[in-house]
Amino acid sequence: MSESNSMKAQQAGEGVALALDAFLPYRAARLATALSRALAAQYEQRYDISVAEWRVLVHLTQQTEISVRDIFTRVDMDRARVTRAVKRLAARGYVSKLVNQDDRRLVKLALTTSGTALASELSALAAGFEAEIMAALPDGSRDQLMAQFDLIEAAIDPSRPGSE
Amino acid sequence: MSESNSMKAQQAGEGVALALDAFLPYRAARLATALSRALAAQYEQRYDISVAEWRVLVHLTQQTEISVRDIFTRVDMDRARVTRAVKRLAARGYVSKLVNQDDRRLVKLALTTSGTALASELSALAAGFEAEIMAALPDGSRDQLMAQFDLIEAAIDPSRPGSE
DNA sequence: TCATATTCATTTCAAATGAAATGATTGTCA
DNA sequence: TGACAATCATTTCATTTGAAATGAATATGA
Repeated sequence: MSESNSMKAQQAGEGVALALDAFLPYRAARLATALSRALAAQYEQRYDISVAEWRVLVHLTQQTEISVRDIFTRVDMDRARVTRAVKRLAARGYVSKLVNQDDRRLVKLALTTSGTALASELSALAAGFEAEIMAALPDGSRDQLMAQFDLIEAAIDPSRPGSE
Repeated sequence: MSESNSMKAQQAGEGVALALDAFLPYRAARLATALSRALAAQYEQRYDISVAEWRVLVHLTQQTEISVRDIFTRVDMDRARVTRAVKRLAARGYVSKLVNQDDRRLVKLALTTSGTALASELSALAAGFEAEIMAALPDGSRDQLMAQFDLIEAAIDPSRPGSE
């Protein structure tokens, strides 16, 4: 506001100065933290649930009788983080943890009754949050975004795609 | 692969089971970490530069004679993280750090000669990385994405927009 | 069958993170 | 002018993070 931005490209040897605001990895990171923070603000203190715990909970809504590995391979967290989230959820009675008798290295996770109730509340909250945001975008933006995200992820790691 | 996914929505009290793969905050987070990891893989070990340092470096390419505050308000990092990144960059001779004589609470940051050179290399690398990814998307996707990101960020925090 | 490799979940440990405290400087206003 | 509030960069401290180590169980193959 004070100084006019008269000087701009005084540096930058031979390379073009990269515009951070238009740089995809940076913008994606900024968007992700903004979304995560705003959403977490709606449940973190109210339910005392972390982002990692939230993900585990929601994932168990979709698939149950599942192992720690099943979760962290799909949900973009490392083993340790999932283990910790599950541990805390189990301690609070939201998740049950049994040994899989077919393969006793594996753990068999499932939502308890109260876990199911909590997951429902959180899902509704999350859906509402997302709907509110998407309302600010043109129709069809959501599918468009998802399609673009898919393409980008595929371009980054060609092995991953929808490979299951 | 083993079990057919016959059961699906056995849980989820009254709420609809939230599809994590189509949930914007989750997808944004996944996209961001994938991009960040892939890009960092190209420079982290080669130049021994962290993501935070990279951001500071690139930001100084655009604006110089700038304070720590100027950076962290624009670059989505907290004060401490910027301070640490700057400290390390200064120790390695990439950034100069002077006291602003007009207001001695402020610091005056600038790229050194070697910092400018490094920033140029990194910018070129980053631009190449991004170009490679965008090549997998339809023409115009980039602007479309940026526009959508802007709208989403504005919807989250109406105070922020391009307010400067 | 037995030895070795692999696959799990968990724990350990060092590094990164961020909220709050600190100390230094400047702004405000009585 | 002087007291108090506000702002800045840095540091402190408790927590979070993730890579690697660990221990337990299963798979492999000689």
